[in-house]
Amino acid sequence: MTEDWTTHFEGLRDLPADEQALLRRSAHPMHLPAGRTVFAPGQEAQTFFLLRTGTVRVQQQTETGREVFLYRVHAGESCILTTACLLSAEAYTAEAITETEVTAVAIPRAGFEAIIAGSAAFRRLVFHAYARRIADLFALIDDILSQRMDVRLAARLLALADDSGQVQATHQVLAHELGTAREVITRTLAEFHRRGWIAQARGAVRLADPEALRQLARGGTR
Amino acid sequence: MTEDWTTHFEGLRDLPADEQALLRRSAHPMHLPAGRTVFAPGQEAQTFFLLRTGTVRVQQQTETGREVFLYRVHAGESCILTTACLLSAEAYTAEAITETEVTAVAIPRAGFEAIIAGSAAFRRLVFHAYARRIADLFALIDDILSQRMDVRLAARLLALADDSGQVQATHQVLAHELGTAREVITRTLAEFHRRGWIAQARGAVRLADPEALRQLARGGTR
DNA sequence: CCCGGCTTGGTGACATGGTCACCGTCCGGC
DNA sequence: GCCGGACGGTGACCATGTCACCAAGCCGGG
Repeated sequence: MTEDWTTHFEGLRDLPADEQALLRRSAHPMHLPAGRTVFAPGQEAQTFFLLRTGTVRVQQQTETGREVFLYRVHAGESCILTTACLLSAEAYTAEAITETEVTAVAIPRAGFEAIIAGSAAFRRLVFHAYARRIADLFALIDDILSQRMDVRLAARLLALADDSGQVQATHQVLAHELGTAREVITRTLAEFHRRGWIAQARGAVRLADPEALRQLARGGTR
Repeated sequence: MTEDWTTHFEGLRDLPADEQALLRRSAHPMHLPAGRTVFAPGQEAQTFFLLRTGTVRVQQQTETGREVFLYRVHAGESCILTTACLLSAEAYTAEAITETEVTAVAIPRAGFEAIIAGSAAFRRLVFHAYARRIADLFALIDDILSQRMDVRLAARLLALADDSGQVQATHQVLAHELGTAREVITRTLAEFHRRGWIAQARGAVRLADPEALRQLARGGTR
């Protein structure tokens, strides 16, 4: 249980021994099943997470009841919204849900504050993720405003595909990820199919010509 | 020059005296004319800013040459992108331009790191702004995806209007702020005019019926 | 004062995307 | 085998973005 997990995270490996020890004292391992709510709007952040395996989806509940997909936290990453809320003592404005089984390292608020205060290297690690995610959000806004839907869908299919070129997702899920409507996904996938780029099955898409999709995704300026 | 500017910022007033002193040692006042570039993509962040007067526009240059307006920094605020870049030692991905004459307090990197490390209250101050801005970005994405343009334009006109209900901005500028095309602004303003909500002049809009605009902006769900 | 060029705003035609309404099909549970 | 819900397909229509122009105001030079 108190194994040396710090070596699993790039950037933590290089910390001075005393800071690693500080981390290990505060942290404890965590395990969540798929589909579990990690945090919800209105809650106060109590714990900092570093994801070891699995993925977590972060989305915004709008006033109108819509859900807007914001980003996905992968293994090795932390959630910037948690960082922001922990450090500002504000409540969450979005919700996070585990997409798969998840293992993580949890650091309670007090320990997190202590490490942030004490370790310049840890600060850099956390805020490096922070800066990257903000750049991602900027890129997302840019994407939404200036890319055609077929380009965005092609890119997303490539990102979601497993090794064998399979994407396990319904049209509804893809629509949600891109912030659009199911009908638009259906139409666009139909067009991809007509061109022989994909094969469709219920709840899944097989990429028949990933190169063509890549080219669309790359060349895609409006 | 070394006046006690810390009392000008809410949240700094309540710092312990020694932390205020630390701040005053590191910081120095700054003055910029309108239209000056504060930072540009690719630059490394060297200085932290707290804005005292004026406004700064932050926008993203896309690969396609488009400019996407992201947010505006007002008096009393800091720029989260600067915070992120300072703490992560990464280069800026966006650019910032003064919209008006600007006075600010500048804290060089080393001093900023020291204060972040030493003062929990200062951390809270900085990251409070941080969390709020992230929530703003989330709200912006939500807005782009699910609000009609007339609703968004009404809200923006109200936000940009001065005390006498005047908005000094060309259609092009409004379009840029909302990430849309000038023609769309022209059409929407024409509709507002037809309804008697605004009066138009070259380079300016006068809000004739702010209440109607407010109602549209408030009631605005698609 | 007039000219010419630039900025600003107006407009129609068309492509894309979002919404709505409705249907058929598939799948799992009973 | 039946049924209800999830999934996918489709046409009509509206909102928005893009393109191609044009007209009117503004401004500086001559």
